Amino acid sequence: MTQEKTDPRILRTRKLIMDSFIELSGKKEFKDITIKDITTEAMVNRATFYYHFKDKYDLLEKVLSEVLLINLNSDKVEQYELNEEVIVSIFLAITNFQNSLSNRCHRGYEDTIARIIREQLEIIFYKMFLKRRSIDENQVLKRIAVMLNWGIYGASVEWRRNSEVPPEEFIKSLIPFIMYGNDFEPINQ
Amino acid sequence: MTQEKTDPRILRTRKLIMDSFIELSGKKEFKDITIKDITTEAMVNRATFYYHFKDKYDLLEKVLSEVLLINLNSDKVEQYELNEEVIVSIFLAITNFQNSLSNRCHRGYEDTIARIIREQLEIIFYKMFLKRRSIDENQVLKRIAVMLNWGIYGASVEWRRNSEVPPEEFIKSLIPFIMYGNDFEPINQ
DNA sequence: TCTAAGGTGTTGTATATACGATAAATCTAA
DNA sequence: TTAGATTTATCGTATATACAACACCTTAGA
Repeated sequence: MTQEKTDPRILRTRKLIMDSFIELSGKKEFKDITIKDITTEAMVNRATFYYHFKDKYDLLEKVLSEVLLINLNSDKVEQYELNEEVIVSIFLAITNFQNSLSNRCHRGYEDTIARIIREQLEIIFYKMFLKRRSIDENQVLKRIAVMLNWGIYGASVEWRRNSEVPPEEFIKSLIPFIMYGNDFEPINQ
Repeated sequence: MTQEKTDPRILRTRKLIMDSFIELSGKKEFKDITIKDITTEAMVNRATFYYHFKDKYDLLEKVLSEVLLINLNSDKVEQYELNEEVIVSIFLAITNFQNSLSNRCHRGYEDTIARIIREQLEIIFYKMFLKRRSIDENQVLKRIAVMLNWGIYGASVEWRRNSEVPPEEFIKSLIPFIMYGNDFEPINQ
């Protein structure tokens, strides 16, 4: 849409910093990573870090958002309606994302991560709703998006707690409710 | 020695440009690579290229010098005397270097490449001579370094022309002459 | 308790890079 | 040959980054 192209130096530097952070996260606990560690790895001055990010937590948020968006393949998602296929792929993206994070020692920041995931989901759902619905329903659409993101995220928590079933199957069993509410017909297969 | 530390931005940008050039050299002929190609790949502005390099040929020279120096493991070489082991490793570096280049489609620039290799060898040999000899012999040492670099390079050309023997064996057969001149004793083994 | 060491966030200034404009050179097709 | 299109190389100006210095905070150890 309004694409005010940003200075390539900014894109390059942000990528350097974010990639370095992801790299370091694989080796150290989050709390043990210093700004100096990150900027050294990124071959960037320490002061430059603060030009782009408020602090370490700000960086964490942005990295998570970005990684999640990439997992969700956002370009394509924006074109889609909220149908069964899309819901499944979103659910898979979340579970994959959390699996990859759990290997990266972000222990102690689950709450932050959860919040960020839900925020992203809310944005995505809201955009999708706007595709099919009138802008007049704005307020209601927002609320539904909120409810849905909490619901989907909760489903992923439940799946992780008790994952005897592959995530595809897990989410598919919930789709009738998501699509048609309480008044659904049971699906066969 | 005098290490006037250079701006990290310069190091970073040069590396980006050089790496991109090497990358592109694997896909295209040298003559078909434009400055725009290089800078686009390097995510750097075209004008920035001219801040660091006079033109494409200047870049070629510097890339070749650098790659060769890395192949030669220059830090270590500088500490060494010019003994059999070092001569062998230098010869292997040259042949490896040329093999890697021939896969990279630098056809038509063999002469340039040859000249650069010889220049680098001359510098290395001269430094080594200075380790053992008096500075008074300066002029003579330079001449010997020149002769030696042409000789070694010529040997590598000969080896490539007729490589029925592994390069180690090839160069080892020449070492007696290099070390002791025409008046050498034949080596056994 | 004090002290030293190391991390955080901020600021002012110097410098490297981005960008658009330009003219000249080189190439291609008509 | 001419005309149009690329590519090259250079310039001035705006901006992002490097760097050193700073105050503040935490932590460890004497």
